[in-house]
Amino acid sequence: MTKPLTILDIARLAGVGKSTVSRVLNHDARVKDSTRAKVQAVIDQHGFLPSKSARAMRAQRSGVVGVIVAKLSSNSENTALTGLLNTLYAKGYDAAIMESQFSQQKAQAHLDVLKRRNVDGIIFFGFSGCDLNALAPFAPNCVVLAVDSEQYASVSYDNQGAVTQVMDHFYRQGCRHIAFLGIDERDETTGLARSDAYQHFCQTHQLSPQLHRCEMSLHAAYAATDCLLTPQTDAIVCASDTLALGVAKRLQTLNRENIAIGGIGNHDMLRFMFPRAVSVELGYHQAGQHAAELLLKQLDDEVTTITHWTQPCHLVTP
Amino acid sequence: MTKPLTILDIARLAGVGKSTVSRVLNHDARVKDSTRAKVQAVIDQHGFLPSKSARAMRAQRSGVVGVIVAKLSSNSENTALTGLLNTLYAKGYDAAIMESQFSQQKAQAHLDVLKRRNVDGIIFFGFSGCDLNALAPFAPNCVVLAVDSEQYASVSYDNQGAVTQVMDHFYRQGCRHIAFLGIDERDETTGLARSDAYQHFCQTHQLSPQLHRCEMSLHAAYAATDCLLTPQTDAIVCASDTLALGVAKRLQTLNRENIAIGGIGNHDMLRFMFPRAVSVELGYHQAGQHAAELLLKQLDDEVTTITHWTQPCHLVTP
DNA sequence: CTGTTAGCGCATTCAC
DNA sequence: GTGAATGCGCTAACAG
Repeated sequence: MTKPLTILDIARLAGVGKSTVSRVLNHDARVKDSTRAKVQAVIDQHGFLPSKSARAMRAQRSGVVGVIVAKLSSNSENTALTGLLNTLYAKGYDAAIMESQFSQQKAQAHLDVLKRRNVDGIIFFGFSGCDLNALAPFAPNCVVLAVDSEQYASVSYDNQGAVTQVMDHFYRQGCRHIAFLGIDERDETTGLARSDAYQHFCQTHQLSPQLHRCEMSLHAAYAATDCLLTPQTDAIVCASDTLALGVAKRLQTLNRENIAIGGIGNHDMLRFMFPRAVSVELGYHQAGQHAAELLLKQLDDEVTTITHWTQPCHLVTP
Repeated sequence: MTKPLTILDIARLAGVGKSTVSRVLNHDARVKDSTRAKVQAVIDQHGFLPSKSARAMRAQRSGVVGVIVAKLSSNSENTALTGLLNTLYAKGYDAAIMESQFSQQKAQAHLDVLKRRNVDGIIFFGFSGCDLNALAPFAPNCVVLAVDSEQYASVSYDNQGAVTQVMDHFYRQGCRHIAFLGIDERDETTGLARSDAYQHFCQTHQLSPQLHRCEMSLHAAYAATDCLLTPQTDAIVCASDTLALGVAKRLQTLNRENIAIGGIGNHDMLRFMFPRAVSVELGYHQAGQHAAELLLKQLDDEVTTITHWTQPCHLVTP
């Protein structure tokens, strides 16, 4: 490990002053071309890299954005994260990723840490019952994902469109007894918004709703299936692919595989295990990218207008 | 955004010198208790947070470790990552996480970026055909995960033990026609090591091996199942749970659910979809933690001994 | 035990 | 156009 060169070393090597090197580094226009070339040559030759820490200290910015996801193991979240990271890194930012594990307390703890780290901004993946007010110290440099918010820029999924598309698909196929499995309505998006869309569809299409809620887990969905079934049931729409997997498994066990299944999230596993199931692609990857772009725009342009973006979705059929 | 306080502000507020505040911050023993209390009170009262950038600059360390995973969507990797991050953050380090997507080229590009970012160390998740020499510029501050290496500290999984445990389980249950589905043997761990263990078990137990290889995907495993089956087959062991899911699905379709299934990785989905399947818990989470601890130890103690750790595994039965 | 001093590497004045 | 000087917030060496 040879000691890294500093801007001063380069200056001496090039026979100029520190500030000239600094100007070259920062693409300052007022440097004579010949001087610039000379300095740049020395820089390239030694593979000199300006210290990020020193820059950060000088600029009072860390060049790091905090990202709080609920669970890395969640398909939706790690897909969005992938899109998000690419964008961030491309722009020279680092990301500090932490898991809230659906706990407001942990989220708060992480926000405290991130505050201490002096992150330049926050991208927060919302979850049931999260308190967005905790983001206040970072305002307006934060973007929330997967939930709506008036106070912060947000990127959300088209919950209503997703449910409507699946319902419409089944309806066109002739289903008239479409049940719905959702989650707790205190969850405003996956819970409330999606079940509302279901009920609204039923209302406008003269269907009698058959709705049940359970925990967001394979086993819960499996168990809940029985509460949903009637002899006439011809389709079941689920608020997520995880639920759909649980339900489909139960239907398989019950030998009621004639019942159509619809999910939301376009999870590989659902397609593979139950190829006849349909699902909605919510655009996780793009949503992640968009969230990052939004944040960076806020950081750079000092834009203070709060933007809200709803990611378009589309149905995926076998 | 009120301007953050500095150590000097605190010093003035507490009526002491800067260095005393610094000492309190760094838990330096030689500060009178009463003084410490006074300073601490001011710190707490104002919620003062020392600037990480300044510290990093002073210490000539960025406080960031680079983490290169293959795919965030991989269950094994994001589980290990969770363990890893907790450890890292607990010790005050940040992580810069990037995806190689199983491409040496992308990995190299990321390593270059990380080098430029002046990261203090690297944790690298190995994949088939990765070239660990690319890590040389970071030596000895790197740890590789999931692959063996002589040159770097490593944390690897007990590939042989995992296969042996599943084989042994089935053997004790009376199975004598145990087939194995693996992947390309150019993959030294999941591919070669696991199939070798299978063959070795067959040899020592007088079983005739029935081995096939395919891509690491649900569909490939599904299709490959037919190449594996004979009328006598009574169990199929797979090099991973993903493969096991594919195989189990195929067996279900073929109505040969009397054949036992064994996987490696202890994936939730396998347990749920095919409760009768057995799997081996490889200890992803702990391995991640361990890798982080190893790296931090190298960074702190300047230990130069190269450590190799094999994560213990255990069978999980219904 | 505690205050003073001197940089860490860089970007930004301000002179020339 | 360019160099010298200044200070970002913090820690370590040196005095008391």
